[in-house]
Parts: sequence; structure tokens; C-alpha cells
Amino acid sequence: MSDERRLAVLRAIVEDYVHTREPVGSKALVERHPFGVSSATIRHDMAVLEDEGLIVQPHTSAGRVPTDAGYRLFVDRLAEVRAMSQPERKAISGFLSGAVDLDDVVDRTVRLLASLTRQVTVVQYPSLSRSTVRHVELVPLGGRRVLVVLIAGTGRVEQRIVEAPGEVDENVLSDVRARVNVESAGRQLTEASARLQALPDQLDPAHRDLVRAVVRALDEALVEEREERVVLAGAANLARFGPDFASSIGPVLDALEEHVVLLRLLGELSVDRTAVAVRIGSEHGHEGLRSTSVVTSGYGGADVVAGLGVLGPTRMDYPTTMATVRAVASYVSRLLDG
Amino acid sequence: MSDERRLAVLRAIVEDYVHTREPVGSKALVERHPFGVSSATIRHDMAVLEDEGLIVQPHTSAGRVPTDAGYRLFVDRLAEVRAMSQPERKAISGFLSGAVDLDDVVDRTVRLLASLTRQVTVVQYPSLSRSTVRHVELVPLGGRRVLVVLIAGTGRVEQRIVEAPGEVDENVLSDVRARVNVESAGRQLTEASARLQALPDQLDPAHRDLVRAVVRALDEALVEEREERVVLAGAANLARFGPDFASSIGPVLDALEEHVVLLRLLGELSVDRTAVAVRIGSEHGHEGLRSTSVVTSGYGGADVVAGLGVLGPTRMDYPTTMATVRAVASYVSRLLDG
DNA sequence: CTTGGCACTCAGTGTCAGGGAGTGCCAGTG
DNA sequence: CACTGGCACTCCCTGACACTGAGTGCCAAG
Repeated sequence: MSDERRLAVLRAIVEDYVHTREPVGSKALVERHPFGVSSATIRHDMAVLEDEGLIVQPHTSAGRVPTDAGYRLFVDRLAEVRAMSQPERKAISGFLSGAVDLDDVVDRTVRLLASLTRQVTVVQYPSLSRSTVRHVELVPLGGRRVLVVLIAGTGRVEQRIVEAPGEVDENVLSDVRARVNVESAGRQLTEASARLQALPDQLDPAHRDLVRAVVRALDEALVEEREERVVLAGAANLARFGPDFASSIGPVLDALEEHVVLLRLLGELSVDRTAVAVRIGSEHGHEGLRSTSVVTSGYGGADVVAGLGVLGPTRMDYPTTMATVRAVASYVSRLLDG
Repeated sequence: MSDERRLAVLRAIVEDYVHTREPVGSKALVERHPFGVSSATIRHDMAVLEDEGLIVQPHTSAGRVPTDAGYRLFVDRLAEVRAMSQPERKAISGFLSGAVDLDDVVDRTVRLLASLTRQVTVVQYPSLSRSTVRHVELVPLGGRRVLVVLIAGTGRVEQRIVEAPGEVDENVLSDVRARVNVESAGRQLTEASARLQALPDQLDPAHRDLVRAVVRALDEALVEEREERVVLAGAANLARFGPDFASSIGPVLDALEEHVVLLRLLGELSVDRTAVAVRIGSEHGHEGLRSTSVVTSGYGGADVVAGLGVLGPTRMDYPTTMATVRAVASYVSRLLDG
């Protein structure tokens, strides 16, 4: 049993299919690859591979196409990780280092990934969890409404509107603002949250309700880490995936609007969170994304704080995509660390 | 010359075509509409309408389809503006009033519009121009870098990173922060910008360079009004526009990624900026959007500060779309005003 | 101005045959 | 035992062809 050659055949099928987008047959295969055996032999190997569930034929008398399992084996054992060339690395770091603020970093990252991979890309905003509180601002909006603005150590900003129980007095607000900042500024978010819990009781009972409202809003923003935002780019590439993909385009667009789904995909990272993770076709268990694969990685300095990734047809160039995702994630991390 | 009936024929063609998505012929037309004349007569009317460039036939022996000019005339003179029903109004205001902050208002608005119209929707973030400065925060990021955060009266936040000429001293920064806020807080953006221009000269020469850098960054954020952000929703609806639209989907997705294009569309509002504006097919002069129409409106309180809109195939239900856009814009305005 | 009649055009559909690519199986060979 | 060449078979794809149906333009008559 030439186990070796059978895997080489699988690799060749994957590579050819990714390249031509058409089912690959035994004859074409021996012509393009120097196996040193005849097409009949390859046919036999292919039959075995099909028995193992690694390839299928769309219909009798057509070539073979890799299954999800086939791609999985390819990614795990056959793919040679392509190294990025020097100019590519240069281009990545150059483009990213031009960013002026956090929004811009995220924005540039997602666009860069999209243009490098020509696929759909997703970048998650860095999460607050490991971050510190830089400043808290309270802005009276007139009437009973107060805008609470939290500036985190990363530069990220959380906003929230609060209804006070009664008319808001500017002096009271100043007092509360000072107290809140004393308790939270410079501290880890979780610690700040704990300290703020105790704050209402230390204040003039008359303003307790207002303080409670403010604290609750802040606390929610801190602990819940709600509004985990993601940014998308390259949706236009969907149209370029080819006519065989056209039927899936609707469901995929649906999924892309469901940011919750995307966050889940980015959240389920591998054990080593900075490693590149690949989920193929039905592996990620979302109906609308059955014929797409997702390549993700964590990024963000010493503590990994967020994920980014690429989404494309299962028939994608895994080695290149994985290399690109890894390179971009590493550069963004370095940038945020510095 | 029964000018009257000819227009009625055009209206019927537009309505039927929007409904059936198929070229409409004279026979089908007289069956569905009580013109009181025969199909031959309608045929004659249609010939005239075609001469006037209001309708065309995709190929000989097919029904007629409205041209951009036909839709234009329909929108300008034939469409009866549909009123929103009571439950609809209730649903709109109910959904919008649940918003907790500005981000949430924009987010809910764009989703609401998308689900009501089942088309692609765009909402522009409220612009700063008429707004005031609420607070300016300076955050040392270590080394020579300083994060400048501008909180505007609307609750909008602008961020920017500045390289100081030398190591940043926390005390100096506090001083600058105080001065900047004195000069700008509570003032109109333009006025604040003017005042800040003069600030560097009033300070200790030793810190002038730092101050200049900060002021320049602030000023840019104020005057340039860069990063006019837009939010999208309903891109998935593109796939539902039907197979005849499938060929345009790529270019349209391209255009949607070019936020500059969208901003231009939202910016070119009508004379009365709160009125609903419609641009049909090639009217808006963007190649990729040749077969789409855009329905927009300004929104945002006493001073109109931003735009929102709907993008769909030229073959869209204009009366309903226009009514929806108008209603949503008016509710958001009211919400932001209150 | 309207109408019914008529000839014409053309997209869409269904059928059919031929070509091509690919497969599975089998008997033979080193 | 692995590999090979040969062969019959299956099924997609394409082009040709005819047919149908919807729609048109034109015209002579009401």
C-alpha cells in the first residue's frame, strides 16, 4: 500500500482543484504531476481516497473534488506553510504603521487582509478585559439625561446614556465625576468595577440614585464587554468567488450581517491563541456557511485581546491564506504592543 | 392626444413591472387595469412612450420596461405618496427609542430601515459641524505619544494620536489639557478651532512644540471633519433582488465598500435637506451603480447634520421606499432632538 | 381616435445525436 | 503484488432543429 503516493495524489487534487476550480480527473492529474505511474493506477488510488471520504465525484464520469475531510487532512498534514517574501512583509508593516489611532489600525488591518487575500475579512475590536480605565467623563445632555464616556487604556472609548431619577445638577455631576475617576482611573477594568460597586454608599444619600445609575452603566460597559464590535471588508470579493459559489452568496451575506456569528467564529480560537486556526465547511456548524472556510488568528500583544480572520470558499488556497493571516496578525500585535 | 391616458399607461407599466419583475406587454396590461380601451390602443400609446424615451423593450417581441427617465417621471409626477399606517409608525418609534447611546441609535436606524425596505441601507454618523466641544482629554501613551480625545456635544468622539517632539511630562500635559479645555469647551467647533490657533503663543515657549502638535491634531479633527463614518445593513438583500440583478451584484458590493461614494450620495441632498431625494440609475453617475436607485434624506434635529438612505434596484417600489425613508428620518431626528 | 385582424419576430423550451472526459473493471506483465 | 493498457460504459455538454407563445407594428375599417 503506497500510502505515501495516495497522499501525494490528494495533495495534487486539492492544489489543482483550487487552481482550476474544476473537478480533476486521473488523466489530467498524471499530465500535470510527475507521479511516474499511469492514469489507471491513479484511478485506483482515487477510488481508495473516495472510500476514505476524502474526495467525491459530483456525478458519475466527472473528476474528483475534495471533501471537507479532504481539505482538513490537507491542511493538517500536507500543506507546506508558505513564507512571506521580504517585499510582502515590508508592504504589510508599512501600510499598518501609517495608522493614526485605534480605529485606523483596525480599519487598515481589515482592508489590508482583504486586498492581500482577495477574500472576505473580519477584524474584531480589541477587547477591554485586560485593559485599564484611563478616564471617565460625564456629560449632561439636558433634562435628566447624562452621557457617560469611558476612555480605556488602549484608547478604546465606550459610551452610554443614563436616565437620572431627577433633574441633573451640574455641581453634583462634577462631584460624582471626580469620585468616579478617583476610584477607577488607572486601574484594571475588573478592579475598577469592584471599587465602583461600593461607591454609592459613600455619598450624600440625596444623590445616591444618580450615582447608582451612573455606576450601573459604567459597570455594564466594563463587565459585560457588550458591543464586541467587528469590522468587515472585502464582501465584494464574494462575487469573484465564481459562478459555482453564486448560489451560496445570499446565505453568506446573511451570516456576515450577524456579527454574533462572526464573533463566535473569531472567539473559538485554537489552544495556542496566537496560532492560526482553520475551520472548514461544515466544521463550524453554521448552516449558511456550509461551503465556506474560515481562517482565524488571535492578535494583540502580550495578552491576546481579539481575533481576526478570513472567510472564503472551502476551495481556497490554504497555505497562502494561512501565511497571510499569520503575518498580519503578528504585525498588528507588534504595532499595538509598541 | 390623450396625454392623460398615456401617463396612466406609464404608471401601470412601472407598477406592474416592479411587481412582476417581467417586461409588461399590452395585452397583460389591459387585463390587469381598467383602461376601457383595447390592447391595440395601448400598443399605440406604448409606441409613443417609447419614442419619448420613457420605456424600452429589451428585445423585439418582448414587453416594455421603464427607462431611468420613465422612473424619474413616475417619481416626480405619478407616485402617490403612501402614508405610513399607525402600527408602522408605532413600530418605528418603539424600536428606535430603545437605543442607549449614539452608536446604538445609528445601528438601530440602519437595521430598521433594512428590515422595513428589504434593501441595502446606509446611515451616516451625525456630522460635527454644527456641534460644540464638550471636553478634550489628553492621554499619555508612554514615550512621546499622546492620545487626543475630543468629545463633542452630540456625544460623538474623535480620537487621534500625536507624536510630541520630546518625552511627554504628565504635569505639562495637565496644564495643556486645562488650557485647551478653557479655550474650547462649550464652544462651537469652528469657534473653538479659531481660538486654539492662538493658544501656542500664550504658553511657556519650552512646551510650545508639544502644544502646537496637540492643537494641530485637534484642529484637523475639527475642521477637516475627516472620517465621516457610515454604517451599512441589508447587504444580504442584494441576493434577493433576483437573478436579473445577479450580474450587477459584484460592482454594487464594490461601491458599498467605497464609503466615499456612499458619503457623496448622502451628501448630495435636495434643496430642502430634510426632504426625500431620489436618484435613479445612471443619474448619480457612478458606473457600478448603474442599475440601482438611491433614496436618501437628511436627518438630525434643527440643524440637519447627516443623511441616511436606501439603495436598491431601479426597479423598486418607490412610493413605499420613499415613505419609509421619510418616516424613519423624521423619527431619528425627533429622537436626537429630544 | 379606436378597433380587430394579420403577419412577423424572437426568447424560451424540449428533443435528439455526437463528442468528450472520466470511470471501473479485467486480464496481462515485470 | 503493484502496475499497466484496453475496453465498455456513464453522463455532461453542446449544437441543431422545430415548435410555442407572447408581443409587436401596421393597416383598413368603424
